[in-house]
Amino acid sequence: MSNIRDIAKLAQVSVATVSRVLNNHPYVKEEKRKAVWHAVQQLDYQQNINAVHLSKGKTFVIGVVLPYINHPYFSRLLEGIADAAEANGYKLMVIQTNYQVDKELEALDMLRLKQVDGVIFTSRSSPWNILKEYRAYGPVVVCENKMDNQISAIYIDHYRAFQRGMELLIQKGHRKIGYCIGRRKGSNSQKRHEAYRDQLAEIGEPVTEKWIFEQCLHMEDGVRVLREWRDMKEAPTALVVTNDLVAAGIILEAEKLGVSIPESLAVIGFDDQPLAKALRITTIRLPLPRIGKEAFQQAIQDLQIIHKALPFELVERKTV
Amino acid sequence: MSNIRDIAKLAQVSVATVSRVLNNHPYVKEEKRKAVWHAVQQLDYQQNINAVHLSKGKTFVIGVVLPYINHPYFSRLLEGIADAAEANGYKLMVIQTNYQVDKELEALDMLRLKQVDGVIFTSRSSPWNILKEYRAYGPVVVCENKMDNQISAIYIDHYRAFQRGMELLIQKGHRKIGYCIGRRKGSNSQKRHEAYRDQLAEIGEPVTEKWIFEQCLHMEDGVRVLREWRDMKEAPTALVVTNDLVAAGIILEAEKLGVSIPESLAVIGFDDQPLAKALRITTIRLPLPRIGKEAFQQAIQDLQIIHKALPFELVERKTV
DNA sequence: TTAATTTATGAAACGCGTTTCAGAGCAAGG
DNA sequence: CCTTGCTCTGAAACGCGTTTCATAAATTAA
Repeated sequence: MSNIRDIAKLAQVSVATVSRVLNNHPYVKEEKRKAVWHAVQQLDYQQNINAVHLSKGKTFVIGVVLPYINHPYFSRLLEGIADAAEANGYKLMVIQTNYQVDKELEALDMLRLKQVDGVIFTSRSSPWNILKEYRAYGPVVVCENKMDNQISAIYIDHYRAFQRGMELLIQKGHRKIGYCIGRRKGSNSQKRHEAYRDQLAEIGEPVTEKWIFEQCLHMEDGVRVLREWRDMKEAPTALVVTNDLVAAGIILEAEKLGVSIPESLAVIGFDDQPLAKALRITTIRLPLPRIGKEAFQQAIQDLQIIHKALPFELVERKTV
Repeated sequence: MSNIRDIAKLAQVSVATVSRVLNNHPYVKEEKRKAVWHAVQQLDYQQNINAVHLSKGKTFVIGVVLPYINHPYFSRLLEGIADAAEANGYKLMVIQTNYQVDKELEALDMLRLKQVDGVIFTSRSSPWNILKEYRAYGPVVVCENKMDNQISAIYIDHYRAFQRGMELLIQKGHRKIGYCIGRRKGSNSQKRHEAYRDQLAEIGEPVTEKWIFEQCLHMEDGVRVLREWRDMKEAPTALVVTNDLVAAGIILEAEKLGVSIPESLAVIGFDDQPLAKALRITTIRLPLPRIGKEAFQQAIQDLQIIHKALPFELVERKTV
C-alpha cells in the first residue's frame, strides 16, 4: 500500500502538492499535476479515507437509529433519509435498536467519537436528557413533537392527526372508540393518547383502558386485536389504528371471521401504505419520506434549531 | 478536545501507558492506572475513533448494498444482517442503489478506501468482474448462486425453488403458466427463467413471452399484472410470482374484479411474508434473515471462500 | 547465587491526508 | 521603477491512537 508520501517522492514534489492535485486544488503547474497522476497510476495509490476523516474531523456519515428495520413505517422513513443522503454525498450508518436504550447509546457514542457527523432518531426509548447531553458532540434530530431549544425536531403533529381520525369516526356516529398503538410510552404515543382522551371527553365518553390495544406493530397484531375484540362483552364500534399494517391485519381477520367492516367495526389506519390502498383502508396519510428528507437536512446543517410539523392528510376509503 | 497526549502529560506517564490503560491491557501499575483514569475524567477525554481506524486499519463496519430499502424482501434480509452485526460488535453502512451501477461502485469504493471491512451485495447490477476486481480490497459476499473461487455466496437455489413452484402447479393440472419477476437480468432471475423454461419443456409447452411479467416488485405491480392478465386473449391459468407482495396485489385486485382464485387463476408467491399468511397465499418460504446472517458472518471472516445454498420450503395455502 | 522470566514503562515509529504559513517567482498597475 | 497581487511550492504542524522495541526492575526457577 502506497501513501501520499510515496507519491510525492516518485513525482518529486511535496506531499502538499500531491494533496492539491488529488483534490483538484488550483495553483499547481500542469507538469507537476501530470507527474503526480503518473505516480498515482504507477504505484496504484489508494487513498485511506480514515486519514481524511481524522484530518478533517468529519466523516460525511450520518447515524440513523430506528427500532425496527423491517417495518414499513421505518423503512419508508429510512428511504427518505437515504435518498437525501445520496443527494448530498453522505453515507448512512443504520442502527437497529429494538427500542433498547443501550443500542441507542451506541449510536450516540458514534457521534461522540466522531464516527458520524450527526444522528437522526426516528424513534427512541432513551430519556430526553441523554440526547441533550450528547447534543454537545454534534447535531441530534428527532422525529417527534418535542420542543427543546437544543434539538431539532421534524415530526407529524400526532395529536392533530389522531384527532382528525377521531373526528371522522365521531362524525359517522361512533361513540365507542378504541385504538391500537405500538407502545404506550414514547412522546408520539402520548400525544395520540391525549388526543384520544380529549376527543372522548368532547363527546362525554370515558376512556376505556380495555379498548386500548398495545404492542400493535405487525399484521399478526391486527389479527390478535380482532380476535380480542370479538370476544369482548362490551366492544368498541370503531378503532383508530396507528399503523396500516395492523389495520390490514384486523380487516383481513375480520373477513375470515365474517365480521363486516365498517358495519360492525370501523377502522381507520395510519401511514397510507400501498397495502392500505389495496385493501381500501381509510387512513391518515403521513409524509414519511419527507420527514426523513427534512430530518436529514437538519442533521447535516443544524445551524438553526427548528421544530417543524409536516402535514398529514385524511384519505377516505371504505373502512369507516 | 483533549487527546491521549494531554492525558499522558497530566497523568505523568507515556502515551503508550495511556493507551494500555484505556484498552485494559495488562502490565500497568495500579497507581498509574488510576492516575490515567483520573486525568481522563479531569480533561473529559473523548477518544477519536477515526484515529483508531487509521491506526488499526480496520473499522468494524460492513457495507450493505441493496437496491431498495423499503421492500420487505430486502428489509428482512437487512434485518438478518443487522442482527448479526449487532451480535458481533459491527456497524452497518447501508447503500441504497436502485440498481444503479455507480451507487454500487460507491459501496465498493468504501471497501477500497478502508471505510468498511467488507461488503455484502444483496443484489446487484454491476458486472461480475468489477466485484472480483474489488475483492482485492476485502471480503465481498453476494446473495446469489454464483460459483467463483474468489467470492463467497450465500443464496437460495432459485432454480430449484422456482422448479418446486412449477411442479406444484403442473401437478394441479396447470399447463398454461406464466410468471412475474422483478427484472430479467440478475443471476437469480436468470436461474428462475431457466427453471421456468425447463419445466415447461418437461410438459411440452412453449415459453410464452407475454406471460412473463417484468418490473414486479410492489403491490401495485400485482394490480397491473392482474389487469393485463384479464385483458389477454389467451391467458395463463397460473402464475408463479417471485414475491409475495406482488402476489398479494394480484389476489386483492382479482377479488375486486371478481376473478376467483385459484379457480380462474392460481397464484404461488415467494418469501412467505406475514402478508402471505394473512391472505392465505401459497408460497415458497425463503429464510431471508438467515441468508443475511450467514452473509454477514462471511463478510467479517472470509478465510475460506464458500458457496452455500440455504433451504426453501413450500407452504401450501389457498391460492393454488 | 545465577540464569531465566515476568512485569512495567516510555521513546519512537506507524498509519496518512490536510492545511497553514512563509517565501519565491512573476505579471499587472501606477 | 516600484508596489501590489497573483501563482506556485514545500516544510512543518496537525489531527490521534496503537504498537513495537529496548530497557529496567522485580520475581521465580534452577
